[in-house]
Amino acid sequence: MADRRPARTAPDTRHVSDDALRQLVGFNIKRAMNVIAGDLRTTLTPFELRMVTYSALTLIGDNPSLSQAQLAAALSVERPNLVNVIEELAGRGLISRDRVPTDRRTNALRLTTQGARLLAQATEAVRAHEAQLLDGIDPADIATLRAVLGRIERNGTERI
Amino acid sequence: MADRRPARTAPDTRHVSDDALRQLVGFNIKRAMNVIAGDLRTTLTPFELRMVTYSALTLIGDNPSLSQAQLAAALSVERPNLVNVIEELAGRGLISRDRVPTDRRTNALRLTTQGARLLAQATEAVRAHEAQLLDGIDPADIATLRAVLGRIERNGTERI
DNA sequence: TATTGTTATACTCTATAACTATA
DNA sequence: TATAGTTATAGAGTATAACAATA
Repeated sequence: MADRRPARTAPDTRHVSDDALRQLVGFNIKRAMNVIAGDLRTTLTPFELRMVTYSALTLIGDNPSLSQAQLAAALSVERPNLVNVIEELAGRGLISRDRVPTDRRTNALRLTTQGARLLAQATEAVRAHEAQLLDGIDPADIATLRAVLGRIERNGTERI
Repeated sequence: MADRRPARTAPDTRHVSDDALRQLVGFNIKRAMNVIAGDLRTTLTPFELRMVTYSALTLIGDNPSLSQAQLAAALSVERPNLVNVIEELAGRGLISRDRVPTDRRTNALRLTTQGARLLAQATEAVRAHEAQLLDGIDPADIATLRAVLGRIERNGTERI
């Protein structure tokens, strides 16, 4: 009779319970966020944008002549972390960065025509990506999701 | 009449609109996650735990003799990133890490008595922290939140 | 030939201190 | 004295390649 040896070792597929972690709403939010961030990265790659550069473009588009300090506050990031982001977007010709005559410390950030066009294209892709993630979910439940997330944000004690 | 010069420059408090970003569910989830992560960090600091060490302890407690590879999969992190986490928890005497006789490649991870006690204390604090974040929210809406987050997670295409 | 745990490495994100120029 | 933008730096978190031991 022939040898019957396991030619290889199967990966350990025994079921692992994460029920205790799943009881925590924060854990479920983190897992959903991981999935969203991964998908969004893929969605933005063709535009050579990251989450932070896309968010910055959106805020600059909505608030022309925004300063970097204002943008940092709106994005909840520290000012130094924004310098390279701004440098990247300006270097690609997507935003202009003009010194303000009345306060020569500050930069007025604005979308260029090219930046506005790229933002419009990226936004269309992001909206489509969101629609896919939310596919099959009752719009009323999505409204509830928004309301609950907003309430959690306000209930938090950390300055973010 | 006295000089009236602005002694200092007030920070730029002009209102910045983030309405466009707020339309994206992903952005709202990210903001809520930032608040939760910040609060959770504060909650876990007295126990000298981080989110990943707390999650690891919880999973080990629920799945005694878990291997590092299984734990990494359950936490959605790569195996190399778990080595220092395990080293930290074992070094503090919170978990044991025993070679398995039937497969001497793998480690069987278990909570020590001390680890189980710390986990119980930390879990109590985390639950209280969650209750504060969810204060005033209709339990039915929280159930909807869980359901929608789970659906988003399953709708995602990225391997997480 | 494949898996476990590990080492080394690198890249991103984020936070703080301190500098300059401006106010 | 304080703010805007910047530089330098450090710490997390995360990802890949490759190794020795083991299956």
